[in-house]
Amino acid sequence: MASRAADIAYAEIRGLILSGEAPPGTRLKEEELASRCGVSRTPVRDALRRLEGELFVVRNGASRMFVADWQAEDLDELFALRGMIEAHAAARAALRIGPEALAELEAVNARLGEAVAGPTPDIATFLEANRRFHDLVIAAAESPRLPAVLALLVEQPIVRRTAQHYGREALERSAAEHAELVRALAARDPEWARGVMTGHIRRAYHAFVEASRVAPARAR
Amino acid sequence: MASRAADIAYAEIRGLILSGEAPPGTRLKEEELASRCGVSRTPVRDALRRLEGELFVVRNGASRMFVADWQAEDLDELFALRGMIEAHAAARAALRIGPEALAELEAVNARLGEAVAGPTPDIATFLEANRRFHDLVIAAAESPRLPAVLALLVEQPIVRRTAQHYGREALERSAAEHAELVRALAARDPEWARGVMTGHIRRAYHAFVEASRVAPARAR
DNA sequence: CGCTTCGTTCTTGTATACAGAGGGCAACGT
DNA sequence: ACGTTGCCCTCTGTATACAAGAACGAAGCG
Repeated sequence: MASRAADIAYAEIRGLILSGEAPPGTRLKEEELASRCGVSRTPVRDALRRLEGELFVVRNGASRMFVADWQAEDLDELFALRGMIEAHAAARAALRIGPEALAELEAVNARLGEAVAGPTPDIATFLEANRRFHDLVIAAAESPRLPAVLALLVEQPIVRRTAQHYGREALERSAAEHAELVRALAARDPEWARGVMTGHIRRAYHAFVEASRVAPARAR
Repeated sequence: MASRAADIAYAEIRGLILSGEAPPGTRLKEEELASRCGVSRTPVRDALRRLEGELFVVRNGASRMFVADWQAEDLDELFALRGMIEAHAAARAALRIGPEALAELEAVNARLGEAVAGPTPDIATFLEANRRFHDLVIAAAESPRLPAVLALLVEQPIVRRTAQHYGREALERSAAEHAELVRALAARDPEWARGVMTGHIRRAYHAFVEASRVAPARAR
């Protein structure tokens, strides 16, 4: 752990943004956040710098901080970049992954499969297992830049909204795609892995577009 | 300008790293840097957070900061990622660039061409114009994530070492490739632009490998 | 002679105090 | 009535003081 108070502040502010409690455009005042987290302004500033680097917050010319408006962004572009990078990671992982990592991937995906198997899918468990699965693939790619790059590209609110609009068959298909990716990795076939991941992200994109169409983003 | 002292510290420390004065693995002590920059520890900490986000510095488990060792990284991977993203940016720019941006690209590349035309190429001007050229392409792509993503991927020391090992014909070829990219953008042909940029980065990769072979990285 | 353990010291994390800059509001002039 | 200008106030940037944690060294024990 890097520190104590700074991490508390980071987690707290990040939570505020991801939970939607601080919607895009919200003004973030250091003192306010400091008192909310029960720490001083110094660790809050630290946290804001990190969040700024991750594009969770943006600063007005006069260095005033606001919650970034990711909804205004070009989602097609965001998914295209993410698909490209994650597909690359999958291809790279196919050439480097070891048996223990493969076993963990299978275990995580089994958990994911159980979460979506019942009559009422457990979305929270799905999201957690999904995140873990993708993180494991990234780790297996063994490229120190990849985690940092993807951190800029994967917006958890988008993943969440996408998953919440998945029907059970879509959730199961997601699990099946993960399973196929595991097979591709086990076969050490980079192009197979790349193809599966590309389709996986692309499907998520269309699911998100569908979700946005049904429930327009923050209708005004 | 975001601030005064924090930017001074950021530029100073970044300069230390990029100039090679602080080689990879160098321990970075806050107080030391503070006195060196003539500022307090607070803006130095700010600068270090930013540099950490950009992977210029890494922290030991106990949060001690060191200059990141980019030489130890998989350069093939670094160039592959950069090529993929910049090619994507070029393709996207082809669909969005306006006449004034095109004109500026031509002007910058003309400056670059002049810098490498003489009997003794002006590497400094080449590097500056090259950087500006690529930045303009990124800006023309109009994707808010791209600059941040590429900041993680483009290591100036690598660009510098690559350019310094370019012969004059290679420098001129670089200018020619830029010119072809401008043509592709003017034609609004994304795949042409993508192809040119892919080859451009790929050639830079091989030039860097060649440079590393001739002058092994910091021979011990 | 080597390993472990304790203490000192150096460095970073945190809090607070102060100053400067920018924005908002009001009042005045046109 | 609207624009402009000036003042005030809030917020951020910076500096400094203090505390806590970790690494290094020394000394004692096996």
